[in-house]
Formats: sequence, structure tokens, C-alpha cells
Amino acid sequence: MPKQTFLNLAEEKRQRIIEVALEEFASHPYSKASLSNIVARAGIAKGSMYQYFHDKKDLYIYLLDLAAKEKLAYIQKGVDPYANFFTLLEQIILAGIRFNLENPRLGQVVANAMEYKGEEVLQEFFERGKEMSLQFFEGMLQQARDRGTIRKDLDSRLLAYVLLGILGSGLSEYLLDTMGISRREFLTNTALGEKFSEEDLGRVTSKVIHLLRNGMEAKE
Amino acid sequence: MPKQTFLNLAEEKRQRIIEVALEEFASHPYSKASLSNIVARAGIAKGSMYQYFHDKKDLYIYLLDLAAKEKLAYIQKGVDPYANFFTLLEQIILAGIRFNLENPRLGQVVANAMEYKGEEVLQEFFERGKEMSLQFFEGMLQQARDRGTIRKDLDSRLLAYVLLGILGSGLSEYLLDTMGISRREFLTNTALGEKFSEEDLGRVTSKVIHLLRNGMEAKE
DNA sequence: CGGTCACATGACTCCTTAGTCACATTATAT
DNA sequence: ATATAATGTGACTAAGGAGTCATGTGACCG
Repeated sequence: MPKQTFLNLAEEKRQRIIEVALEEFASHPYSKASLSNIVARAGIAKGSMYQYFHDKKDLYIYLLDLAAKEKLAYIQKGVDPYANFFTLLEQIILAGIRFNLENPRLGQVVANAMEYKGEEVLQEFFERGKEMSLQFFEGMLQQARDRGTIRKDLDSRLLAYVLLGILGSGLSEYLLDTMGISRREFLTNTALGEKFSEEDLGRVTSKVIHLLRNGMEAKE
Repeated sequence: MPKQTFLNLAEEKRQRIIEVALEEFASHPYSKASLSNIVARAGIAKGSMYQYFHDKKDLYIYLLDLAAKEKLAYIQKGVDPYANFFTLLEQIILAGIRFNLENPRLGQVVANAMEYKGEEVLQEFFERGKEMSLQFFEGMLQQARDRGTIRKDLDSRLLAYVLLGILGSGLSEYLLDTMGISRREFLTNTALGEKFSEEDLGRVTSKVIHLLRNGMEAKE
């Protein structure tokens, strides 16, 4: 939790700090992200940072929490929770990648948290977040199974892992790849996400849904 | 490339260094992995390490290369390259997770390399490796498409990303999860992989194949 | 025995990091 | 105007990192 001081800050300043810090954590692994670097780029003193946050971990968790909440809100906004399973899943996937393209830093911070191994300080925290995502998908899958939308013999936990893997960053990576954009460019040049049209995203999403729905096998 | 000195080393000593270094790199992100730590645990002097390798990156790349080659060889050994697509894929998946369970450190080092973002020094190297894996799957997929095993309308590049995501570490994570083993335990206690029977692995693999083949949708 | 070469060593340099603290500045309230 | 509280500051500490180097050890060869 950030200290009260940070919350009292002028909107503009607070936002600047968040921006700069996000950029740092999006483009470096936690242990390599540098507070000295952040304060320099944000134009504030090192000591000030410690008036705002207890320590590096506190700052990071604040940002991660922020990013996760924004992404979640974004997805919920673009989704009809009463739609049938595949429609819902399609909307989730579409909103997920759109969010990542519109908010490269936020998206990257969340994606990193899902994948980073070996950051001992944060292990516990990451696991909680991952478990929450898994359970979300599991719930969705079980409901769809009860309703007969998907096959009964599917292992919903395993599927949740698969979905999370695809959603996590696989898809966004694929998209950047098709456009020949490196992640490095993507994080520094925020406007690059606009290269993707809504049709691009829709097409990719529907391919994924089609795959998940029908599988790969050619049926004669 | 390691220096000649390293290759001249007594087998036993060389192996010990490799073991210790692998453990360090498997359980810490590259930037946090510590040479001082490695040499201390391997019982050699810091200076000696620099008689063996040019620098940290050199050591890491040597290990990653080793791990990747071993995994590849392991998979090739357990696979019939003339089998049909789904059989081949099943064998690859099975061998892949078996390798990860039998060689936790090696498997983890490879998996980390696939996912780590923001390690600027290694970006280029990682991308080469990832691209190779993608192309391997793409080739496989295109061949299957030509033979009519899988549908023509599938995007093989996209599918390659999906497969890589599943293979990469998703499945091994799922397996550890089902047994309630944390990655941390798994990396320190090498024998833990034996908890999984060949049947466990076979069952999970066939579930994945079934999913990829037929999709999730309930067909009446 | 002496000399040469390969390998071993750990104290050392230099750098960067997270985090601190005594002090300066500004805002608020009386 | 004065007092009190809230913010801001950057030089500083301590710890740890990668990488170096002068010196030591031992093996082999003549």
C-alpha cells in the first residue's frame, strides 16, 4: 500500500510517477528495474519516492494491482456476462488483446507477473493472482459444462491453464509478430498499438475461438 | 563459448559447476542469478570461473544451449518422425513434459528463456531460439495441412504460438499444480519428478491431444 | 634440478542498487 | 506573523554485483 502522502499528491504528478514507473517495470524484470532510474526520469528525489511508498516491492505491487484492476475492468466492460460460453470467451479474448494493444505498459506488467519465475520476494503474490485467474476460467468452464455447451469429459483445470497460456501473452506476441514489431519498440512507442485495426483483432480472435471450439482435425 | 580451460577440466569438476550453475539460473532470473553464489556453492574461486567463461552471459548461454540441445535430443529419441501428425504431436508433448519432470533444472532454464522479457542483453538470443521453435511447429503444421490431416483454414503461425505456449511451461505447471508441488520445491528436490507415473503423463497428454484434435464444443 | 605452462586463488576495484536521514522548503492554521 | 505540520531533497550508507589481477600451486618436460 502506498503511503497517504502519495495519494495526497497533485493528480498530474502522481500520474507522471505512475507512468514512468510502469514503463520501467514493463521493460525490465523486477530485480533489474531501478528506483534510481525511475526517480531520475520522473524528476523527483530518491527520498521523495520513499515518502510515497514503503519500498520497491510496495511500489511494484501497487502498480501491478492497478494494472490488473484496469485490465479486469476493461474486459468486464466489453463483455456480456449472460452470453453463451463461446461468445463470452470470444469477447474476453478480444477485450484482452485490445487492452494489451491500447495499454502496452499495463498489459506487459500483468503479463510479466503471470510468467516471472524465480522472483522470490513476489512468488506468493504472483501465485495468488494466477490462482484467481485460473479459478475464474475454471468457474466459467464448469458452468459451460453443466449447461452442455462443452463436452463433459474436459478437465476444466487443465483447460484453464491452456486458456491462461493463450490469453496471457501468446496472442499479443503473435499479433506483434505479424506486424514485425518487437516488444521493445512496442513498449517505448505507445502509439504503435493503433496499427492494428479492429478487424485484425476480430479475425485473430475468431480463429482462436474456432480452434478451441472445433479443434484442428480435418473432418471429411 | 566457454574457454578451452573449461573443456580441459576433469569431468567430475566440470559437471559439478554445470549442476550448480544450472540450479542458480533455473531458480533466479538472469539478472538476479549471482556468480558469487555459484562459485561459492561449487567450491571454486571467483577467478577460476573467469578462466572458464568470458563472462556471465557466456556462461548462461552455454547452459541454455546445453539445456536446449539435451531437451531436443530427448524429444527426438522418443518420437517416430514418420508417424501421423497427431501421434507425432502426442509423442512430442509427452516427451517434453517427461523431460521437464526428469530434468527440472534443464527444463526450467529452457522455459525461462522462452518467457523472459526485458533482459536486454539476451533479447536477441532468446528471439532466435523462439523463432526456431516456432518454425519447427509451423513446418509440422504445414505438412499436416498438405496431407489433409488438419484443416486447411488453420493459421499455422498462430497455431505454432498456441502450441509453444502449451508446451513451454503451461503443462508442466499444471502437473506440478495437481500434485501440490511448488516450483520452488521442485527445483531444489530433484527426486520430486518421480512422483508422476507414466500413466499420469499419458493421461494428461492425451487430454491435450484430444482437445487440440476435437475442440471443446459438445457435439450432439 | 630448473623452467615453462596451465590452472587456481581471493582480495581487490569499480559500479549500481535499495534504502536512510538530517535538513530545506512549502502549506496550513492559528 | 508565527507555529506546526506536511513534503521535498540529495548526499550518504551498506550491501552486493561483475569482473580483474598479481600471486600461488602443481604438473610436465628437458
